[in-house]
Amino acid sequence: MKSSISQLVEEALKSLPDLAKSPEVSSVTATVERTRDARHGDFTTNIAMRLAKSEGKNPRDIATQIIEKIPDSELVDKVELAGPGFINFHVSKIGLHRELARIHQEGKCYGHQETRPSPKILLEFVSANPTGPLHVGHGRHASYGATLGNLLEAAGFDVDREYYVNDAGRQMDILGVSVWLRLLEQQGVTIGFPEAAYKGDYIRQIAAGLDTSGIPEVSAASLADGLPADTPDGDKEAYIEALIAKGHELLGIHHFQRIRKQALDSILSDIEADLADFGVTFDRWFFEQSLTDDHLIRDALLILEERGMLYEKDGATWFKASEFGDEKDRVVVRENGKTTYFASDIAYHNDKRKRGYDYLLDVLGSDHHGYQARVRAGLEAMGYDGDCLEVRLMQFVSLYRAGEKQSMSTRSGEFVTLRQLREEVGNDAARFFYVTRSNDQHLDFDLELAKSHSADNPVYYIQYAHARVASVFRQLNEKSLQYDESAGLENLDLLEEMHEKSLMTSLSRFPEVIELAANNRAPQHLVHYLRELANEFHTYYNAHTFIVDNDALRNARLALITATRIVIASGLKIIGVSAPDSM
RNA sequence: GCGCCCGUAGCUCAACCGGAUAGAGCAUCGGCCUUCUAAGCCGAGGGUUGCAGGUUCGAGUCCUGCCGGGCGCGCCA
Repeated sequence: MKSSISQLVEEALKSLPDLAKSPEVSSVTATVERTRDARHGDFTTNIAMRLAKSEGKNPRDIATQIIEKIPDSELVDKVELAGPGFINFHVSKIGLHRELARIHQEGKCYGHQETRPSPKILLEFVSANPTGPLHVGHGRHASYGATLGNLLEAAGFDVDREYYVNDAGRQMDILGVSVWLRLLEQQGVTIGFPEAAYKGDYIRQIAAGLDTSGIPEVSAASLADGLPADTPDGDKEAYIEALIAKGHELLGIHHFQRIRKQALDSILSDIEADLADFGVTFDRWFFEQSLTDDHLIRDALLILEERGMLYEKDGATWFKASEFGDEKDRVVVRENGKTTYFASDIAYHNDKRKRGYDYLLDVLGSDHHGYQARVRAGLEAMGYDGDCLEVRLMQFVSLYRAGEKQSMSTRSGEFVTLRQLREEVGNDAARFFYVTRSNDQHLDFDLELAKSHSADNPVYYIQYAHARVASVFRQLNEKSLQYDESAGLENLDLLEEMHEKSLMTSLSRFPEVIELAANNRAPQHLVHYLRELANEFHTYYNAHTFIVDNDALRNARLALITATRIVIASGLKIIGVSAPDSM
């Protein structure tokens, strides 16, 4: 509907050659907005005020000129000049009725645009390190990423979802050691458990379920031999390094790797199941280790080398990131010959492009904010347009229990898992709550509050509107009445109540909300819209009876609430929340 | 010290390239069940948008400087 209004403005401008050449005219669509106040009509444009600046003319005069040239349309009742130079449009009943008919016709596809072939988007999110179960912070990434993916698809983008598994590097060794030491404990061999190791209970469970066939037994004496002390103020990193070396020495690389691998597999399958239960799925799980195995890091570094983007200093290999806007150059190969995590990042993003994705959208924790400049520099140095990378930073979730902030450290083991949260507040409430806030806002999650107030959670308010529509149709059945959709759509003229008009107006906004939320990567727009829509419905429900004796009016009203049900179900689906028929 | 993000009602938060009188929920107060689910509706109070300047027809939104909070600033991942 908005695009129809934009078209009217564009046509008017075409017949005003003096104005049409202004650069402002190229973005007419962007100037057409919904009004905030119903007295200003339904749509408004500030194009005249924008033109006034470049043309040096009075905005009201320009607006008058434009209004005269706006073609007649049955979608619009009147066009008027208002305030300093706004052009306001009042949508006609015909316009609203057509939109309502479209909702019935298109059903769950209403508001969804047809998929365009390009750009192909790769959306990466969660990508939590596989060193423990997901916690409540990851839940936010999961909800936001999944909803964003749905929004982008609804807006017509071709999008794939990917999880990057950090299965390489030192943290995997620490994980392996943690499991190994718990295994030894279970065999009666105890040693001071390292400060720097993973302490969660899940480590014990993995150790208990380990396939230990062929793994050498180790005595406490051989384990303790030559180990540095792990005092609170001592070097806990040195202690765990020594234990990793011990693991390699006493078990042999092969068996140590086997423990590591089993721990990784166990944690990863837990993460995958947890996310799937949460309604969050991925098209691909990409393993960091495969970058090495498939020589992708080597290839990426070769490209950089050929382009003269690398140099040697202090025994390491550096990438000239500062030539591409990063604050300093970055090491890609360490003095010890190992590539850095950043080298993996470059290779990974290069691979994303090589796999055919034009646009790379990463959802990352806010502690990764330096990452964008670095990876962008890497992409540019390899010859890509840096604008193909977009990073959305997710602010932290602070968890409160009984008013006290909880630790969220995976290593300490004192964290609340996403699974616990889901069990306490339910998937629907969790999915919904997580995307109610903008991604750049900190989120305080009070568990007690979420539990005790779960009945007041706005998600139920919206679901209730959906259930109420279903309930009305059950009542209709009990009264042995039939709903005649085509009769309803033919009699929309009978919907003359103020509540009916504003409900129709809200419904017609749905496609615009999807587009807005997708373009701004802002699921909260959809959340707020659905709340407003539910409010319109509940108000209407209280003010008027739908099952009336007059057949024509009854069918028209049922057609209206059916459309409401369709839009609510469709919106909730995007957020990943169920739309129940009864509550 | 440098960089990024945030600061809006008692609390938690919205506010679409800058737009008309800054909006919701919770909490507080007052009404509405003999009628399709009261998990609902209607109404009231509540604001110098952290502070001070600037840009312009117009600033919560953009710029500058302060104040307060978060997160970064590794040859860790």
